Amino acid sequence: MSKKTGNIDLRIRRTRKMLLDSLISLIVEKGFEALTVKDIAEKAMINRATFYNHYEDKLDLLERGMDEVFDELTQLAEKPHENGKEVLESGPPRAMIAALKHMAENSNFYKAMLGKNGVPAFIERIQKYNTEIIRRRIEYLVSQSKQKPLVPLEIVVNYTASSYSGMAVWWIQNDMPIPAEEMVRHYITLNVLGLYRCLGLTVPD
Amino acid sequence: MSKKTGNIDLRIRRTRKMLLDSLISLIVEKGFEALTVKDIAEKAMINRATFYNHYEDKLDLLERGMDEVFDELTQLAEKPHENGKEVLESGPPRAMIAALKHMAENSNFYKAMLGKNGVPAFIERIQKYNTEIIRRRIEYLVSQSKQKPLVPLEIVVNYTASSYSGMAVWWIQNDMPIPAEEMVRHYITLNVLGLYRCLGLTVPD
Amino acid sequence: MSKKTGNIDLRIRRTRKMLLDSLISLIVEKGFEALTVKDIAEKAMINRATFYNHYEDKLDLLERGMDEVFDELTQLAEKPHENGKEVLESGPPRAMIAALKHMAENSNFYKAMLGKNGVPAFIERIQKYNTEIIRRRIEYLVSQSKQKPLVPLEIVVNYTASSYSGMAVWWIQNDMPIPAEEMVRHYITLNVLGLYRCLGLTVPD
Amino acid sequence: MSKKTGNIDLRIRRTRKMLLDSLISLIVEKGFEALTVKDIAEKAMINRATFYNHYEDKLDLLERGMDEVFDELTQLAEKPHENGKEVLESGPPRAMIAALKHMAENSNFYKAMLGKNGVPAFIERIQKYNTEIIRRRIEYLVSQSKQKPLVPLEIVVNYTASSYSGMAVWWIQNDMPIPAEEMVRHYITLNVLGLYRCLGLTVPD
DNA sequence: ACGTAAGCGAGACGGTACGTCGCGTCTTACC
DNA sequence: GGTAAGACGCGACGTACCGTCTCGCTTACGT
Repeated sequence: MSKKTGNIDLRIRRTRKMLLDSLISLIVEKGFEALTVKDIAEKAMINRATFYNHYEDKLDLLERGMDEVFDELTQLAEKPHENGKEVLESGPPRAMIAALKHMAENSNFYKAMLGKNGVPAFIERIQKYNTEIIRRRIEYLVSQSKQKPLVPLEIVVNYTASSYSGMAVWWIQNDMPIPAEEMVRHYITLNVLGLYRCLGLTVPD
Repeated sequence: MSKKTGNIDLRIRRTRKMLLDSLISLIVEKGFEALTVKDIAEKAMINRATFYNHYEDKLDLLERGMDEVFDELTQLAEKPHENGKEVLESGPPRAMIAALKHMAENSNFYKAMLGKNGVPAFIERIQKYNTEIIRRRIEYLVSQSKQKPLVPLEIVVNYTASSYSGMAVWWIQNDMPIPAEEMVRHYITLNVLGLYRCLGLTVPD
Repeated sequence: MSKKTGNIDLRIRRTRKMLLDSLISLIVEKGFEALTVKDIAEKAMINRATFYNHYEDKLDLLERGMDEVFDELTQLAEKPHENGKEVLESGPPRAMIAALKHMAENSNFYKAMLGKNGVPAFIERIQKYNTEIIRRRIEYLVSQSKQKPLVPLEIVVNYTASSYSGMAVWWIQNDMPIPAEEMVRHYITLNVLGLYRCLGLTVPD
Repeated sequence: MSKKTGNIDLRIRRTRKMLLDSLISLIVEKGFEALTVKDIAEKAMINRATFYNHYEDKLDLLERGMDEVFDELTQLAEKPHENGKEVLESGPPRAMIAALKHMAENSNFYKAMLGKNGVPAFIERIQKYNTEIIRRRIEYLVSQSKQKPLVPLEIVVNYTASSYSGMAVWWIQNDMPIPAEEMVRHYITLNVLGLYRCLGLTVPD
């Protein structure tokens, strides 16, 4: 059952955990690029050579750490899977809130990864992930519509995904000034109504 | 007036130009982080020590190069500044198209800077720039409205800016599959009408 | 009597034998200094940790192996010990021949140990051994003489011993180009007659 | 004229000298094999990376140092080259004495290089050098003789060379207990008269 | 013969040195 | 004064061996 981690040597699990913790706290401290393997190993109180027994380099460690984060995220998003339709209709807001709360809990990490000293590979990955979620949502909405979309779907998807992740990034980097639920409500309002109506302007034809 | 470049030693100008050209073509080749000062100097056929006479490190060179790019961008955006009102009303589409075309002309460079091996500092900078343009536009729109916005302005600005830059990035990274003018039109459509109406759905209250 | 090996665990004896065989064949292959414990253990198909159950390091293994070789040599030299006088008079040639033949049988090993990639400790040890044999012989000869030696005994011993071992080394490293008996005869001729008479020159006073 | 060293960068010459001095004193302290490049560099107060700008590894440094020593030795041996015949007749004793004195002056170095922790490559090299000197001497002597040698020349050469170097090693390792001149006299006595006559024994036919 | 203490394989780990690479500084010589 | 050439100190890299240490498995020995 717990095949993944259960039968792995205790020492190995301990070593890897310490290295990952060390990496994250160092990313928060001074950014990923400025780090050295030596820093990570020292902070984790692990011999540098041992680091190389487990990971190729600091990027490898990061990616495996990211895998875990994404597994967590995915589980959050896919939890209420009992009823497909229900999920697609009311799911997104719930999944969005869950995702934002997950980010808030690890805000130091995300802040470090997404900012000026961040890791583009992580950014790209999270955007790709986000885009896929959104794409499925959009496709569902299209299937509900009788009209042909006014804008190519790919562009719609990209527009929606990037505005969402942009807002999430802003939210994290400004230390989550408003509750996650409110953020999502604002987002949906903007998304659904469009800019003009949100600003109280009449929409030109 | 000619203070900037006119009276600078010809050799210096030549050296700097060769270094910058070399940097850009190397970014395109293999990404900024993977570069070394040695690479840049060699490709520019400049002695490595001479590099350090002009720049602190490769990031310094990059930033000064970016300054030039942004100067160019700013000039594009601000060119038709004779008439403030006119600019704010019809300007954005024009400025957007100009900006996209500028990116298309340097698409290799932007592709390299924005992608998975890109430079977060550059991304942040371009987003900040973009956000400021958008902010001014939004503020103008708000001033035209009689109603209070339904969503905090800061969030509106961020939403609009990130969706725009997200689309621009997508456009560049997919090798500009449609004309710049069309891109901007799609963007405006989405922005003004909102997602639901673009998809042909009725907007829930 | 059977204390040495009889009551030692079979697995231990097997392990040690395989390690020693492995060491010797690797010395022949690439010289002692270039070896690693890992090499030895792998070739012996013994776990590296097990190596350390038996020996401190590769030098320790070597020395214990050398002990065996020297035991063998000593037995050869001391075999005809029934009659002291006879041994001292005619023994050396016989012992020398036996020693050379022993070296010839293990010529790969000796070649490796004595050459440019050899082990100085082994060289020193074999010379010390050799010197002792020669010393006893010289002392016997002196006791037979009525005159005082023209040269300090220590120097005579050293001269004789090093010329002997030098010739043995030469013989081994040139792949034993002539029979052992002939080698010894030449040696004795040179030793007894001196250089000049061997070359057919008159000896100056 | 002084092309070899004159026009080499002063810093380079200084660096190399310090490394070599450091190597020699460390060999004396703890033997060549036990040394590390780090040790050498630290003692020489040279950065380890700079070591690798000049030498491949510690063996490379040693060999280049040896080259210098051998150049010195060769100059000593070949100094009185005005008169060929005179050199060959009376030269050897003089050259031998010079060589021994040279060794005595660097006795720490030689002691370290020749002993139990010594460097076989150095030993072999010095023996090869020595053998060549002796070979020339023997060939000269043979040319003076009317008889055919009783022993193959190669063996004579080897016998003579190894007895000489053996004595030199003994002399150094016992801290030069007698003057160099006396050493050489004893050597020649043994060599010319042969063992038996030196011991006052009658020579069997 | 069989239970048990041992020897053993597997491999994680802390260390230390390796040889390499890139950095930023410096000096010297040239133009 | 700008540049080329390149030595140098510094520090991180990724690799290789070392010697130590658990942890189970298996196997030879002693009762």
